[in-house]
Amino acid sequence: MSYYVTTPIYYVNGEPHLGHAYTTIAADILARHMRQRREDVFFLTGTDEFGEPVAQQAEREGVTPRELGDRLAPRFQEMAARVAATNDFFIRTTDEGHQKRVQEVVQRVYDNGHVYEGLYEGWYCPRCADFKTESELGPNNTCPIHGIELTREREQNWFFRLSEFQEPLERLYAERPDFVQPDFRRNEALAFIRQGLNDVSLSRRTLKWGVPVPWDPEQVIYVWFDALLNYYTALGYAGDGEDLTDRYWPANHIIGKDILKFHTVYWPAFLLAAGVEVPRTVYVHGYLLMGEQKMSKSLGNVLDPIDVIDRFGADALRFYCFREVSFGQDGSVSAAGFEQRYEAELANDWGNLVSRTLAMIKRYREGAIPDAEPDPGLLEGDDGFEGLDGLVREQLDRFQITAALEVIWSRVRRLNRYVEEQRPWDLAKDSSQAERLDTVLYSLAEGVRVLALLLLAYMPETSGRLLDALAEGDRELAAFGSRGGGARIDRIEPLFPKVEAEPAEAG
RNA sequence: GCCGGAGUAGCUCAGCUGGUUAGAGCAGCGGAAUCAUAAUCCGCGUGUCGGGGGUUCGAGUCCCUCCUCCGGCACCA
Repeated sequence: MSYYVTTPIYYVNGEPHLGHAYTTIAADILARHMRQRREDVFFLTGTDEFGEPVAQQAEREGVTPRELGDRLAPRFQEMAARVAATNDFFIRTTDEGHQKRVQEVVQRVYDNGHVYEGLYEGWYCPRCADFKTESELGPNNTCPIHGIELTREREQNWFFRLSEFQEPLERLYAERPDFVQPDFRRNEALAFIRQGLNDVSLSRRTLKWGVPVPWDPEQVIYVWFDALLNYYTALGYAGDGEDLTDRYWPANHIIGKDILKFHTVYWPAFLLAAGVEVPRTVYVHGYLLMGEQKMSKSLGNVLDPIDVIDRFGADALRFYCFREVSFGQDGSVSAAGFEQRYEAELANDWGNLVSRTLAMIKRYREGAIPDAEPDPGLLEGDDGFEGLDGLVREQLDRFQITAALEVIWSRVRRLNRYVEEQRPWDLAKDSSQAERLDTVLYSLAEGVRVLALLLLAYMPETSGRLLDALAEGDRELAAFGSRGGGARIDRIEPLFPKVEAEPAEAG
């Protein structure tokens, strides 16, 4: 099976921030997990570089739009690398290959009869050289940026017959209940479709910064249509000469709620018009909020991803984002919340469980995992290890990144409880209990191994280091008890060392 | 206004198609233990499950109504 996962492409009118990192990490967790399941994975991210806002931002900075993109696209690539994302390709919509294929697809939509020439009428600002939407208008139809009075203008544009797709889209949603997830987002999309769809303009005449309309090079394709197509175009040229489309299409799109309409209405309609298979799933996530209060260092509610990574590592950030906020919902994050979870869960629950497990194996068994049977007691109960990897798979099949992590974490707690219940230090004092101690130590090592494999998608660096220390060369998900004893344990530095609080800012 | 969602312990939230004394994590209080990054484990909650009404042998769980909050409602990347 192939598994194609995408992030939205990020718009290059500003620097990358936590929101971008969040979506990228989500997609990366899914990609890494599916690779562990031996799926044929392709993970795409990139930048969206055309359109009015980029042109405007470039003008403000006195550079060309191309130069702006050339400066910011690498910033997004760096960010992906910093959060340990394993994207297989990074698309820029200014890529030749992208533009060429966009034109091909748009031409096909045109040839299929879904495009016509029409009048776009709206409020136009001559300074912006752009139309303003009703919601953007200032008082008395003024430009929100320049404050000057707008004029009613008409522009001859190419239109996409979105209205023709209301019924096909409703059918799509009926036949594929999981096309858009979570459910409440699906309902929103469906409600939007049911209230009736108007045609949308497909091109812009006043703007030069875009992909030329193939049959009318005086106009450029409206940025949303070129941007959405990235998911499809990338497969055409990302593969070193090999066209990957048949291998990976259709995709699983991870998006933020702000771009729901484009991905759940325009995008599938446009693909239907082009005769291309629609996506497998569009998963809509929520926002990470920084609290109501104004961001302030002294309030401790700022969460700068780069700062967090510098101090605690990418793994900790990846963990925190999906532990603190249920993926799909909005939720608050903060530096204080981060530090609390880092210490309580990463350092104490998990890091220390690893420490105590390895230390006891070293102390009581000279660093060799005993060859023993897995303790059946650990299989039982709501937080038992029976069928654990299956539970995690099920959750991640449904994009439930937070729920899957909770499933894993309950087993981390379970192992800590197991240590207290079994009291290996007492068993070690009684030579008649040697066999029992073997069982306990083996079961602990095995539990830790299985958890590390499940956590590898979330926290690749520390989990990989731990698996190395356990002499586990395989990276596939494994069932509890599937590996025998005998392996020699390596020394390992604490996975999540305590980090002293950042010194208070002077003043 | 219309549509959708939410309102459960101090905080963040689980509670699927109605059924034993409503749960978890965190915070708080008390205790145990010492393998471990002084890390862990155990015990402790009289919660009007937003208000009111209804259906039912029985309702956070279904219906009605009211209140509060949030989201969506067309071309904003």
